[in-house]
Amino acid sequence: MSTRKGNLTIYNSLTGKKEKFEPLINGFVGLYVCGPTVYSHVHLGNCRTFISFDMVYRYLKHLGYKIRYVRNITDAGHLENDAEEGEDKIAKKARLEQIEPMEVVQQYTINFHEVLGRFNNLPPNIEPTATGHIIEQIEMVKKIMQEGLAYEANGSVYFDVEKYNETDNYGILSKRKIEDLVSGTRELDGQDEKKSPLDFALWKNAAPQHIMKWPSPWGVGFPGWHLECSVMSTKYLGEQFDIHGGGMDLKFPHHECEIAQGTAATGKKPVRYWMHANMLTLNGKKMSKSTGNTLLPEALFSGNNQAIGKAFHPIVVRFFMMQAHYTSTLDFSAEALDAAEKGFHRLSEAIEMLEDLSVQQSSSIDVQKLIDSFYAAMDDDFNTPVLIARLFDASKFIQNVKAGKAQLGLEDFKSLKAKMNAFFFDVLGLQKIDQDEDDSLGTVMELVLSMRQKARNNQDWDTADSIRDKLQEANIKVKDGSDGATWSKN
RNA sequence: GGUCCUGUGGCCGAGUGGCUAGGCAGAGGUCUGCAAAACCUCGUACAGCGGUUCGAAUCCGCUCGGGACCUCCA
Repeated sequence: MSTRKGNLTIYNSLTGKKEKFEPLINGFVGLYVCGPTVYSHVHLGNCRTFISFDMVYRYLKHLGYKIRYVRNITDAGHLENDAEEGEDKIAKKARLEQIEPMEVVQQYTINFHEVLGRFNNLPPNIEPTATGHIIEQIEMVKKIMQEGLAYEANGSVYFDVEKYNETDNYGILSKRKIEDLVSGTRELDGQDEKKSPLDFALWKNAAPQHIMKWPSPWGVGFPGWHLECSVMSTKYLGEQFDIHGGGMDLKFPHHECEIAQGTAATGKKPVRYWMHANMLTLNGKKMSKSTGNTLLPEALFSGNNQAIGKAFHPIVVRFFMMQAHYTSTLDFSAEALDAAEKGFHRLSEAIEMLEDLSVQQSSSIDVQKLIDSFYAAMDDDFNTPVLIARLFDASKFIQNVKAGKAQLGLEDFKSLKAKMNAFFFDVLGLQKIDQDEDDSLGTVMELVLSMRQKARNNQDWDTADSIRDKLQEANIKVKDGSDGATWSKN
């Protein structure tokens, strides 16, 4: 397995190129992904990002790397906007619902974990919170101030972007020029504290009515949004680490600011490979909480929604997402999900069929080459759609072996089974959707099908067909094969 | 307005100079008592116009359409 390491290439948003992946420390990977601000339910667009990086984590794991996967929970500091009166999102929600901020945090953190669990996401190794790292954040602010790249104004501390840009490059990630940014800035109220509209808050002074605030050398306040990620990634992964992921919409300003903060505080560029997952769209427009163009996972799983109007299993949704590359936008529609659902079941059946396939002396195709193609797809910047295409090729082969039209040797059988399972379950994170959890149904069906077989043996087609029709009405589909009938629930 | 991305057959979606994925839907066939499933065959698609090239969906230019970011968003 470890021999598979070393061929992976990753599209690095920082350089705009696909690069060979070489971790800082051989065999180990530090992975940081920007988590949610837990002030409301996660929607499907949010989920796509987390599912994409779950897949990245899973493949790195499969390749044999030891990974420390850190994904934060933002439970403070995320402002409604950057203006003077900008309110913390969590605090605002707490005020509106008249509950404690930490109740808001708790409620939506639980929801977040529950939803990702249904998508079969693996938990990260560390899931730190912003409020748990206030001291570290204050320390980093001090450090940046010592470097002369931040200044205090009325109890708030701002990052001095223009000064930083004199010796460094603010805009290196988002490919923006500072002059363009300045000219494009709109007039926001209460920005007179800042030297430049581009400057962003490291620490914000809290007005008396604020409920979430902490003491600091600059007075009572709360940390700026971008700071937590810099602090927590540095704390758990080091001043420089391998991969930082997040949604495309975080590229600017969030990630740009992270680079600036990290560089200012440590003198090192914090991240070696930046990865950005693209947006999930609904009706061709980005899913977004603020515009209301969203779909909640629950609504999709239950079918209780206007946008799609049909229930889909979370694993089918995951499969659907895996059929597109993580760097492409993906549009959600009932038709596309329907197609994915059918394809998923076909692939699923082939995986099941592989369990007890009869084996011959040798194989009629080059099985090793097929397996290599799985790796080639994933090594090419986690190209899951191509991987799935190759898995379908394999599924066709499996069907042919089953039908006696192709042969599979014992050794090939073992490795194909191992790799198909590894890619389907471990890498893509898919699961069998159990159709017969109730064991008694299985026993009953065995009985019914054997009775039907008797009727068929007697050429009593009326009885045989009526059994099949009745079962169909009960949503159980009977498929007659050469070696007996099988059934499945629709 | 600025910066950037994108436009692939009925639908979804890979592919970044020649070897022209895959899924769904559709047509024909094999198998089967019939049906379903499965398998086989079939679509010469790359927004438009021009250019570079022996050769372009793939590179360049223009036009048109869609989107993202520039303010919070995965």
